Amino acid sequence: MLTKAALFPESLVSLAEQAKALSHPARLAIIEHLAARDTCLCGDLVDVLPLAQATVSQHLKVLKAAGLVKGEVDGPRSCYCLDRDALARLQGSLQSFFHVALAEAPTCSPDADCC
Amino acid sequence: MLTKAALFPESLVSLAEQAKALSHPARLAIIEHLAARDTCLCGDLVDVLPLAQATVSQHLKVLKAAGLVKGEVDGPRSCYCLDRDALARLQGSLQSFFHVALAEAPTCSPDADCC
DNA sequence: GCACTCCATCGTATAAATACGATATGCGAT
DNA sequence: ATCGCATATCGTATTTATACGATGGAGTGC
Repeated sequence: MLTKAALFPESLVSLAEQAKALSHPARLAIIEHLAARDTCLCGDLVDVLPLAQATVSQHLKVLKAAGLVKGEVDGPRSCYCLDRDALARLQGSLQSFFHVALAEAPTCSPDADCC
Repeated sequence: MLTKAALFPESLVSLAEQAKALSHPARLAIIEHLAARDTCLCGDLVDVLPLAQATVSQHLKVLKAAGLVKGEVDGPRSCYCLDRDALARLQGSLQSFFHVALAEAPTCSPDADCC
């Protein structure tokens, strides 16, 4: 992009990045599936998801880059599991973002002169 | 896209869509700024953000499409304000998503055979 | 060794997101 | 009616995301 995007505060940039990791149903599904097995599941994700193996692998890469998922190369197969700590941190960041956003004024009072 | 994306559960698709609305620093900044004024602010967002007017307008459109922001066309200028109800709902959805994801197993036990 | 499985990566095609200038529109003021 | 301001939208360029087939490498089992 031709952007001056570097001009946003770091906190927002990084929150936006993590939100982006959550912005695809396949990735949400992956997180849910990984969460469902207490033992970390491998690439049978491919069986569960309506996507080609290469595509699933790519989504996993995104999640790994976002730090939400950890992957270990156990022998012939790869093993992924949630980084629950990271997930919890993200939850916290979102939480405080929402907290700020929802803090004040009760939904643009009806008697306001605009909304 | 060439996608079979319609095959994901509706809940995930819609959560992903809303997450996407949060996946850009400019949009997060807009939300924060709207939240800061108790009375709803207009397009001085353009002054605050490092972006052209057209771009800001486009981001506002995205937020409006996601239902997070309401806009009223008050006279010559437009007026935007947060839809705090919608924001709260999104917060709830994310919350329960995280709740599920973080529910079980304590971070891949170290003695597991993979992670 | 060879065949097989599992998976990551490459190459590539297509679509969506992002950004901006230019233009159009709506409204108040003159 | 005309001008000017605040915005939305159009057209367009560029970047990024998404997806898949094909290829390659790492391990296992024969």
